[in-house]
Amino acid sequence: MSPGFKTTMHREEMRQLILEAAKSIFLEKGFQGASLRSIADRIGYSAGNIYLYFKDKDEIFHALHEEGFRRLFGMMQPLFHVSDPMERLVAMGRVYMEFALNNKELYDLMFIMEAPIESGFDKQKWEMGDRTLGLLKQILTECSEKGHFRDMDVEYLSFMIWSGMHGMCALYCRGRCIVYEHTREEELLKQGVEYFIRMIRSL
Amino acid sequence: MSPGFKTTMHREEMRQLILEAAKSIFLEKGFQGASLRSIADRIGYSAGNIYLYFKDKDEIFHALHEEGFRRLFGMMQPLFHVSDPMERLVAMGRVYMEFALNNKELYDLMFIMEAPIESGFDKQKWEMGDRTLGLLKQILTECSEKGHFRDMDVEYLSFMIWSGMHGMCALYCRGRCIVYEHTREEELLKQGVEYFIRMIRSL
DNA sequence: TTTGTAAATGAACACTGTTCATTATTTTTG
DNA sequence: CAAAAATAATGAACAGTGTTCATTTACAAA
Repeated sequence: MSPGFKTTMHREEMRQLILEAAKSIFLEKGFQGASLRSIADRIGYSAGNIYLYFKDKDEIFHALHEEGFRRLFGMMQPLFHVSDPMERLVAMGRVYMEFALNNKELYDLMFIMEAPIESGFDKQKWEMGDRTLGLLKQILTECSEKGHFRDMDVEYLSFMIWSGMHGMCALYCRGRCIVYEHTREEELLKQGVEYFIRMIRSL
Repeated sequence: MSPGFKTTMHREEMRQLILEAAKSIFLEKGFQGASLRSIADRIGYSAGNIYLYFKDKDEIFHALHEEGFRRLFGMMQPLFHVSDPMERLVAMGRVYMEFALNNKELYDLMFIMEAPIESGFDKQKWEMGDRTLGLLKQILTECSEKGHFRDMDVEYLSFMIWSGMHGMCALYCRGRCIVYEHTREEELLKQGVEYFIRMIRSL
């Protein structure tokens, strides 16, 4: 076993260790509130040491970003067993909402947080995100072929539908559902997505 | 003129001065990126001095938050001249989108940024926000009375519609429209809102 | 002009992300 | 096994942050 390989193994383990600690602290304090020193403390290392495994805090962000999209895409697998495209679309919406509810901070990180995404949109890091969006577009194309969404462009339609789902999740993640004082957040989202589905069906 | 009064006048002027500087720097660097020292520098004062006029950075945030909602509600005034409730709803959607496009960072601050909103939802500061949401609900109630949106609860319906608009604005503000590489952001939003309106009309 | 008060300052504190020379620990080699 | 080379980890340092506070400045009233 070459020394290089052994070293690589250790590097990968260490990266994973850091990533797990980082995620758990992001969950508690958010991205900005999670200091590198607190992450390092949790795994019993010094802050400086992290920089041997990640270029900077943003690279940790991106790694979790990727993991989130892998998870989301993974949750979409059961959709391939739904034959009717419209039902598949509806199922996709529910899965999306479920993901956001069960992975609040991860969802936030993927779709809301501003990090160095603007600077240098790295195509490779969005692979899973692209594939998920591609899945939506493909479903919509199939829906079109079955006579739904007449005279609508799949590009714009997919954006509108994604936005509809994202809007609810985003208001939830950033605590703006609070303006509906007398309704529980979960109830709001549950009913919201049902109404949205009903609206799409009527289109 | 009592000394107390003169002082009060000065306080208000100073607060406004700080607020304007803060807003212009928030526009440039975002809320987190805008340091109090840079705000103070711009108006030729020391950082510590700001604390004589605002409790902390969050209070500046909240003041701008309020201003945003005043502006948004102000832009909604022409709606009162639209008699048909469904057309008023459509017009409201367009105004909302226009506000987000023309006041990107302010929109971000109002609906996306996480600041001490969670801690102690101050009812008074949301007055204009509440009134705007109230306006939406009222329009939807009138729509209901005219036979639209049958069997739908105004509470959930308003949330779904707001979310639909917000989703597009939020993806825009946080640079996630970039995944649509071959479509200009403005075109995406413009068409997106048209599709959304069409969907609501079909409901 | 002196006094009292409000306004503004700048140094300090504890924190942040990040860098780097130094030290400790492994691993490879003679 | 011991010496040498390579890697891993550290902790101090830097420039930055929001915030506090004793001190100084400016100005109105007596």
